[in-house]
This record gives sequence, structure tokens and C-alpha cells, in this order.
Amino acid sequence: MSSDIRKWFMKQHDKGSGSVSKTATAVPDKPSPLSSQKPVQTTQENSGRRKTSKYFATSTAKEVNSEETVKEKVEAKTPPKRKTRKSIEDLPDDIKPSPAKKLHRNDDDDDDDFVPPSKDKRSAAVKPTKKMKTGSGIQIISSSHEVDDHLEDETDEKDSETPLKAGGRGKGGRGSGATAGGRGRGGGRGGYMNFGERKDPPHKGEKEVPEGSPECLNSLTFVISGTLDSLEREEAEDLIKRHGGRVTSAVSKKTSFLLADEDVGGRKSSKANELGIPFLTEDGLFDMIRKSKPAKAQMQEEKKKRSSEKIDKPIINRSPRKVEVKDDKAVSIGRKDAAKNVKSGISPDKRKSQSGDRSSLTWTEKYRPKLPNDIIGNQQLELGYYEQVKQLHDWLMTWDEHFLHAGKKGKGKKQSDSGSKKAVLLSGSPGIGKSTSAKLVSQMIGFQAIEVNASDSRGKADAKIGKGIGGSTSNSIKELVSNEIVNSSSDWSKRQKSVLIMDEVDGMSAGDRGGVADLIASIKISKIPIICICNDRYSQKLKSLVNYCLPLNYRKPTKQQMAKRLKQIADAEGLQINEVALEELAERVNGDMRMAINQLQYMSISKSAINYDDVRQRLLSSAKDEDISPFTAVDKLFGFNGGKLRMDERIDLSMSDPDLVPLIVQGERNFNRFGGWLGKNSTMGKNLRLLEDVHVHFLASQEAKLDRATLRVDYFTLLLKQLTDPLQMMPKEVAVQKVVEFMDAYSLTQEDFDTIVELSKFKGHPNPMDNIQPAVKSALTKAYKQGSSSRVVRSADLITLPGLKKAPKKRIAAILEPVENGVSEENGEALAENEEENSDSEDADDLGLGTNADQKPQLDILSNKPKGVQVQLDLKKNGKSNAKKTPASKSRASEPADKGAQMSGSRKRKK
DNA sequence: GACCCTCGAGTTCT
DNA sequence: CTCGAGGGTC
Repeated sequence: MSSDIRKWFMKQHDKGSGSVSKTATAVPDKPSPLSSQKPVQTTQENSGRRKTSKYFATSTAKEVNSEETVKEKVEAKTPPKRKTRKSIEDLPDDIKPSPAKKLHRNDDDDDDDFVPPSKDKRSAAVKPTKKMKTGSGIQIISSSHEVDDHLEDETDEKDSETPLKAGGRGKGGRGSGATAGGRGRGGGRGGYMNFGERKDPPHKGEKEVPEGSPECLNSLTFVISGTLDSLEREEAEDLIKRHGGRVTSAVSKKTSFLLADEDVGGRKSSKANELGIPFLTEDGLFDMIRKSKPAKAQMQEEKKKRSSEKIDKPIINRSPRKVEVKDDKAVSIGRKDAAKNVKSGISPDKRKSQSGDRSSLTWTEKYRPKLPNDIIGNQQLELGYYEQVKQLHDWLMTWDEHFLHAGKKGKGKKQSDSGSKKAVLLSGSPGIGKSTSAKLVSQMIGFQAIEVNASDSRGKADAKIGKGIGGSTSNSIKELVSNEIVNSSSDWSKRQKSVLIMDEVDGMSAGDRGGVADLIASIKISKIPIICICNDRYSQKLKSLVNYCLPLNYRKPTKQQMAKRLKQIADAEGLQINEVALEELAERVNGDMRMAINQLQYMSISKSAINYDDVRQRLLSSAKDEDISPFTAVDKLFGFNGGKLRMDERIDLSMSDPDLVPLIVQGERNFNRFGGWLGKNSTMGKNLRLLEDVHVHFLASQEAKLDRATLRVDYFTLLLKQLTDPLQMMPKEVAVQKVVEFMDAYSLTQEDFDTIVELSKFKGHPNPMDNIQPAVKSALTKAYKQGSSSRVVRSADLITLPGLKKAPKKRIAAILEPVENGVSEENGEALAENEEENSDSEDADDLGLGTNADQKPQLDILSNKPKGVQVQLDLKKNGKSNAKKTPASKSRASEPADKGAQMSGSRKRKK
């Protein structure tokens, strides 16, 4: 390994010196190529200059000044913020400056360098607009023959440009010059990095996107250049992929067409010219696609599409036939699950059952990497140097050494550099195997992994740590760490080494006050290695933590890597899915393998063959631009859905409950939700806590060991289906029996059931219970209650969960405070009243918002019920914290009555 | 098998 | 642009 490192080092060194020399030699040359690459700047510069000269010739300095001020004003008014820009672009078309935009775009878009000739047609047409636009941000251009001038000027400019930075400004003295320069700089070279301003197609959405045979572009490769006429780049990509085509980023010999509507120029184009690759306009593409399908078929296709859309819309399905198939399967699976995985007998289907009973496992579990090498992406390089997993491994090893040293201070072995930090910080977007690899590596080396999920403080780890010290995570950690010290100094260390895995530390820091500080303190004193895991390394909260950690950035696997693995899985499950679809899926889930597998499984429930469109449909809402980090993505999400909801609420929400962030993001993906999902955060808060309960019960059933995050995301949809579909699809008795069976198998209580239903409702989804006959519902209730007599007391009801204290939001916590001391039923009831009032007002809100479910009178009972349950649950939790001594069964027994009472109570009050 | 060439993707930081 | 992956050739 040392040799490896040396090798590596030498390589680096070589590289370094090489590049240095390169740069050195390159420097002198740099000016000219550079200047030629800043077309926009040039243009603007030109026009600016041109204008200036014009002005100088014909106008007074004052005029110039005034213009300058105008410009400045505009600039001041229009900071380069995206939003603002966008709003500008949202202006009516006549104001909207397509050419200017184009100009702009050129500026930002790397390879589509500005080529004047191609532009003339357009610019001539749109000149006026340009003027306006420029007025609002860039430059004022007035003449109509400027195109020609551009050319000239451009050439002129070239020589002087690089020096210009100073000279240009000095010459013109224009603010514009400065501006243009700055932009050109940013856009020109680093332009391809610019995600900022996205060009809008001039005729966005105006053309009808054709539908063709799904195979018509097979084996064709496209490169998209510039901005198309009516499609966003992504849309065009979609279109092509949907028809079997391939889209790549760079022109090569393999490229079949260069898709460019305008702006023909730039590197892509020149290369295409060189290679004799035909150009294709958007219309050309459309034609191509259209031609692939006879008109009649086209219409049919469209019809089909439309109807399928109709069907797909309600995710909780209530549409007739197509869904039925789905449901049957889902039910059978659910049943299988419920039947506690009776050895694979029930499923005769074509899928190879990989490991006996496959039913109990989600695919995520089933295909979870077993060896560190299974973790895709971050694969071992020859040198092993980039491979995070290996690095982690090494770190752990050296840490141990380090630790031994500290303990025995005997051997004079030199510590490796990576060992100098006492903790590692694994970062990377979710689902790419951070915790998995942490666990696996620890396991492999023989460490006992103690996993603490910061945002789920009552994980297994907590249980292990013991309930002695209060619920705070950090306390637990401290205790653990110090315990470990004691233990290890005695005999423990010989037996087993431990490693502490702190999951989601960025979540923790907000939840636990000073969590990070505590964590750092823990790291300082810790005698066991600590692995911290976060999603966003650059989060402000973690900044101080980074100093104490060896940072390890996990990279997202490429979509090809993911697709490969997914393909394996699909094959193993007998699922037909083509690669394009898989890649798309991979892309859409943003490298989140787990999510991808989940989606795959979910889709597999309804179909055995999946194509690109299915994937697209399913993941429509997960915009591709979610790629920076989930947290910024959430910001965006908030922004996008912004209109409908109160911003402050959302901010509060995300601040006070970091746990919701992933829920939101993933929930979005999971349910294809659009705006309006988050009506009221208080309800969400409750739901979240309710979800905790579901989770606990779920865990207690020993059917699955999942953390809450997994539960909420992975299982939720499936659970919902399994709980509600039978009620819709089957005769009453059978359905009820099945559901109760299922609930029993998973130790779900009726509240859990309601919770699940309730959770599915937010954002105005159709209530899955809508379609269920009241009779069936009551039958279900009855059946469940009947069963409950024989039901075993669940362990979940008996154990006290330290984390629960923390769970409620502060507001509620404050209310609860007094109760915790005095176990008084009246208190509890009063409390309940309070909560009830709250939920009532929320109900009102609901009605106001027009959630469909809540509006139908006959559903009122139903929709109310969960609310009642929530109240009840609050009570219960309340009771739980102090009612450890109270037999669980008792509290349970009293529930139904309470619930009923409260329910009717709240009803009355409302009316 | 070693080398060369071409293709294609990623790069950043709060 | 830079680097790795993959494929082809000698």
C-alpha cells in the first residue's frame, strides 16, 4: 500500500509539474484563444463600444452618463438572481427578448459559442425586443445593422479583449463594459458549469410534441446543442429517449444528429461539421418522430396515452380495470407478507425466488450490499486511493492502532495521516451507501457497530445504551463514549471493539440543541472511533465538525453503474425493463440506489414490463435539478410550490424538524405530488409522531427491521395499498379479514391504520378510504376489536421510548410539560381538549382549502376519526411517558371509548 | 498483453 | 478541460 501511495504521489507529482509547465507555456498564448471564446462579451462589448463611439460622436457626455445611470439602476434593480430574471422572462412575449435571451444563453452555454451569421435572421427580427431586454439588464443597442457590426467589432475586439479588462473599461468607461466583461468571464470559460440561467425556448410549450413509435429512434444518438425552439433541453432529451434514442453530451463519431434549432455554432457544431454529422432542427426531429407512426396509429396512441394518464392519476387507485390487476397482485403480496412469509408457496409467479421466501423483504433489504465491494460507485481504483470505502477501512484500522497507542503507548509505529483524526465524516447524497458501507466496514474489521440515528434517537443504539440517562441523544453518546472508556480499559476492549456510527448528523444538529457541539466534545474524549454521516457536508451546522473529522466524500454512482445493478435486480425478479428506462430511473432518483430499487419494486407490483414512459410517469415530479443536495432541493421545492402555502410555516417546519426534510423530498418523489401537500405543519407534526408509533409497532412485530426513514419512505405506499386496497376491491368479509390479518402480522393497531390513511391524504390526495363503504369500515373496526381480545400485548406498548419525549414539537412539549410530573387524568383530558381544539381549527382549514375528502359529508366521520385518534395518541403518548407503571393493556382498553367520545365531541363542537 | 484512441462524464462549495 | 472506461489494434 505504501508503494501504492508512493506511486500515486509520484503520479500526482508528475501531473502537477506537468500541468504547471503546461500552464506556464500556455500563459502567453492564452489571451488570444480566450478572447475568441468570449463571443458574448465581445458582442456586448462591441455594441457597447459601438454605441459609445456613436455617442461620443453624436452626443454629449451627459447623455452617456444618463444612460449609464439607467443601466446601473436597472442592474441594481435586477441582481443576477434567478428569480428576478425569471420574472423578467415571464413578461409578455412582446417584451420577451428572444434574441437577447439567445445572446444571453450563448454567454452561459459553454459550447454553443456565438456565431454571428447564424444569428442574423433572428436578431433582425427581434431587434426591438433585444433592445428592451438589454435595457433591463445588459446593454442598450439601438441600431439595426449591428449584426454586421458585430462581426467587425468582434474581430477588432479580439486583439484588445484580454488586455481589455482594463483597457475596455477605461476606454468606454461604461458600466456595461465592466458588466459584460464580468459576465463574459464567468460565462465564457466556466460557462459549462453554469446551472444558473436556463435558457427558455422561445416558443416554449407552443408546439405539440409528437408521439411516435417507441422504437423509431432506436440506435440513434443525438447531441443537443443550444436552445431549441419549443422544448427545454430536458424535454427534448425525454422525447428522444422515449423513442429509443440516445442522448449524449458531446459530439463524436457515434453521434447521429446534432439537434440544434438555432445558434448553430460553437464547438459542438464545428465538430459536427468536421465529422459530417447532420444537423437536425427540432421540427426535423418532430417530423422524424411523426413519420414513424401512421396518423391513425398516432391518434390511437394519443387516446391511449390520455386514458392511461387518467388512470395513473389517482395513485391510490380507484379506477376500474387496470387497477384491478394491480390490486390483485398487491393484495396477494400483502397477504403473503401477512401470512408471515409462508415459504414462497403462494407465489407461483415467473419470478425466480432468489432466497426462498422473498416476500418478506423489500428489495432494498434483499439486495442490500453484503460486502463493501457490493457498494456500487466508489469502486476500488487500482490504487485504492479514491475509494471511499477502502479509505474508511484504512482509517478504521489505523484508528485502532492509534487507539492502542494511546492506551499502551508502547509501539513506536508511526501513525498514518488518516489516523490523526478521531472521526470520519461521510458525506454524500442519500441512498448511496454511506451508512451501509460504514456498517459493513465495521463489521468486516470486527468492530461492533453502534448505530445512532441522530434524528431517530430511539434506535437500537439507544436501547443498548440504556435508558438511564435522559433522552437527549448527546447525553447518550457521551455516556456511551465514557462507558466505552471504562469498559475498554478493563476487559471489554479485548473482547470487542466498537465503533460509533452517527447517522444523519446534520439532522441532529438542529433537533438537539448544541448537538454538534456535544458531538465534537464526544469526539474529543472518545476512545472509540466515530463515524459521522451526513448528507450535506457544507451545511453550516457541520462546519465546526469538519475540523475534527476526516472528510470522506461519497460520490453518486453514475447512472450506468446504477442501471447495471438495477438490471441485475430486475432480472433476478423477472421484471422486464429496458436499460434506457433504468438509466432514467437512476437519474431521476438522483443516485439514490435505495429509492431506485423501491421505485422499481413498486412499479413491479403493477406491471411485469416497464418502459421508459412508466418510469417517467412515476417520477415525474422529481425534477432533475434536484441534484445539488437534497437540502437545497428542498429549498427549491419550497420555492416552486410556494404560492399556495405560507412560507413562514414551511420555514419553521424545516427548521424545527429536520426530519421532515427527507420526508418531504422523498415523499414528493414517492407520491408524485405537486403543490399543496403540506397544508398545515401542525398536522404534519402530529402525523410524524403518529408515524413513529406505526414504526414502533412495526418494529415490534419483528417482521422488519427498518429505521423510521425507511419505513416512511419505503413501506408507506405499500402499506397503504395493502391496507386499503382489499377494502375496495374485495367483498366485505374477505377484505376485512385480510386487512386485519395483515395488521396483526405487522402489529399495526387501528390508530396506525388511521395514521397511514391520514398521511396519505395530505396534499389533497384522494382519500383512499373514499371508496370504502361505511359498512366495510365498521366491519373492519369490529373485526379488529374482536381480534384484539386475543391479541398479544405488544412489546411496543410496554417499553418506554426515551426518544418520545423529544418527538413532539416544542409547542406541544410545552403543553405536555406539567403533565409529565403529575399523572392526572384530568390533565390529560384538558390537554386533549386543547389538542382537539387545534385539530378542529385545522379541520376548518381543511374545509376551507377544499380537500376533497373532507368535504363530502358522509366522509366526515372518517376524516374526523384520524383526528380523534391523533388526540388520543397525544394523550397516550403523554400517558406513556409517565405511565410506565400503568399496564399498557389498560390504557389500550380505554382507548376506543375515549376515541369515540372525542370524536363525537369534536363533531358537535364543530357544528 | 500492452498500448492507443475515442467516447463521455464530471468538475464546485456555503 | 481532465480523467477514466472501454474498445480496438499491434
